[in-house]
Amino acid sequence: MSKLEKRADATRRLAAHLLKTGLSQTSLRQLATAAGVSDRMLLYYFDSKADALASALGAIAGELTGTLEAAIPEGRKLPPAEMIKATSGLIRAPETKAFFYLWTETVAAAARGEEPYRTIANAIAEGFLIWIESRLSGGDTKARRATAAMILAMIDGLALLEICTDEKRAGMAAKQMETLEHPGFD
Amino acid sequence: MSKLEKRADATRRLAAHLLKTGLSQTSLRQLATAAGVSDRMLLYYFDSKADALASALGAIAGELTGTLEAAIPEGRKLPPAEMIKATSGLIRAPETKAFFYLWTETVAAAARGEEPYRTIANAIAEGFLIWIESRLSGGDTKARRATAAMILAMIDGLALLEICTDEKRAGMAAKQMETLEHPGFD
DNA sequence: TCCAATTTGTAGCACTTGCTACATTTTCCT
DNA sequence: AGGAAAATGTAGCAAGTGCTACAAATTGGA
Repeated sequence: MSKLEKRADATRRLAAHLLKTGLSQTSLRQLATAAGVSDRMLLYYFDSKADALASALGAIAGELTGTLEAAIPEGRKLPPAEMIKATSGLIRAPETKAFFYLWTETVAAAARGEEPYRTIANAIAEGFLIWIESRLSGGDTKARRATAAMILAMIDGLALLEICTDEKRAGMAAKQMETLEHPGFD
Repeated sequence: MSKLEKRADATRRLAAHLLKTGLSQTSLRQLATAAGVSDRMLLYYFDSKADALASALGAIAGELTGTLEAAIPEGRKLPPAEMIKATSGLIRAPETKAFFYLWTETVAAAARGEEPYRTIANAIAEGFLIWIESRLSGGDTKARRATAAMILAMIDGLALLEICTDEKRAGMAAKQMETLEHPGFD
């Protein structure tokens, strides 16, 4: 295996580690153990700890993009209410729940100004917004853009609510969101 | 000054420090400097670093409660749309913006499972939910409860969106939220 | 005034952090 | 086979972490 292949391999293992444990165990030595190499070698494959984390989070973001694409293909357009239902459902789906939990932690870390989280969070958010906006039906361009931002905020908010209260309360909030009506989107 | 008074004084200084710098500079020595005492004395006034942080965050939460009470007194009832407008406005108001930013960081830290943030975040969220619910007009008890959870999620989501994109985008989302219609709340 | 309790400073411990210097082994090309 | 380059292990550094042992100073009550 070349250095690049080992880097890719380590990235995959790190991604799995992050999805399983979140961002609470991300010291260099912990990451190295998760990747199955020595800390010395981890810094041989990656420029720094931040580089390793960015690589792993990037890989996860890429995989998520694929999952989202499969869930709602580009061609399919949904009105806002259904989009809220679909996306808030993703938070609770077993196969994507870990993604969203990690995503929330990443934004959380970004809130504290830590790199590389800030950069990564920004990139993923932009990707999300484009994904939502391109699948919204009805309304004009401006309304879709604003609605996409609104829906992303709702999703993130649901994840946060689940963290600081409980799953049931977040479920109530999600259900209530589905009852909302969106004037301007016939 | 007695030990208790000094503890109270340190709490006030710590609260100011947290509001100004967020949660990124919370090592024992940094907190001690902010409180104007030695780290040795900080641990004399408080049982531990976590105790000091909990005390400061608690004080801030208490102050926020007062501010919210002043903004919308208990007697005044608002329909959901206006409540969303009022609360999302609080995020952008200069005198409460720092509160909400710190609040988001606290939930963020709670997301990583760190104490005392988890406990504090839960307490503040419950307080928030009660505050919103008790000021909602229309609908039945169950709908108000669900709507309060929804609105808290929206507010948190807006704060996160502002962190990982920009202020303008969050503003768009907030404005869009105000256009929503809430069936069941005549 | 004297003694005990409270308060405070000095110094440091044991540990974790990200990262690196250095030496050695392995690989690969000619 | 030989030599350069790549790969890897060993060991450790300097800084920072929360916290504490110990002794000195200060205070307040009798």
